[in-house]
Amino acid sequence: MDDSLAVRAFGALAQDTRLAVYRRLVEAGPGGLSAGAIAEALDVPAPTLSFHLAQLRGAGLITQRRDSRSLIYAVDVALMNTLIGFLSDRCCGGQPDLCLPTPKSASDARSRRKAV
Amino acid sequence: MDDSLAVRAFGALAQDTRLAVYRRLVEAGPGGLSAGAIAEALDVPAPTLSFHLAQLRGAGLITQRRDSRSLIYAVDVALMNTLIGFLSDRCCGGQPDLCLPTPKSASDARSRRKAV
DNA sequence: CAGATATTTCGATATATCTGGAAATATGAA
DNA sequence: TTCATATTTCCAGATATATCGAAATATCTG
Repeated sequence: MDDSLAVRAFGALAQDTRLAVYRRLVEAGPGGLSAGAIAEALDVPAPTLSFHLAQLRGAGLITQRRDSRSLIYAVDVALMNTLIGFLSDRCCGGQPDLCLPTPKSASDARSRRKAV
Repeated sequence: MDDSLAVRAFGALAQDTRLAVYRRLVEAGPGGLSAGAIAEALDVPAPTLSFHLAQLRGAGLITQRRDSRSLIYAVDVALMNTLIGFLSDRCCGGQPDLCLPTPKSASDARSRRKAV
């Protein structure tokens, strides 16, 4: 993953409304949600939401598809996982033990790093 | 993890220089690096770097300690892991299988989600 | 203390982002 | 077609962020 793509992705998540939208879409999964449904759920004016959806989409975090009059947005699971790997990439150089999420489970950090 | 803390953290990572600094510190691990060492490595003017280090610190992503005349910055591994968990929290609602990092390894996403 | 080193704070300018009303576009229904 | 629904694009003002020279602060050394 390119650094500038990561900067765009993190930038897209660095805003209250957008983070809330993204989290709803992560929870919704591949089925996604219509713009209207998101606007209603989060009580955001349509133009404002449209702007934020475009930002998330520009960063590659979500996809768009049309279903009749509605536009459905859905999380891009692959990029989500890439970003997760990017955050801890090469963590602690030669001593990966220092990067463990919790003292008890070592497999988390190890498998995550491999997946990048 | 509070949403606004996540917004601050992602915002801190949403800038080229800061992301580069953070990634150096992640690689350096708990030992950290001095401001001067980072400035030299990334070729950033001292005031500019100082501003960005303050942003990362304000977001809780890095810590600061003094060692003689130098200030040493180091990654906060706990917040790094919290952020990682936050990204995929509740992913795909009832069907976590849809969130797998890769088709072959199911344990990654599962253990990650538990750790949040 | 005086001088040298390491880093920050100040300040001014430049650039980017957020917001939402009004108008435009796309689709479906009568 | 004409009307209704769903969503976007346009726009302008308000707010926030990035940059870095100059000056200030902290710490070590002699």
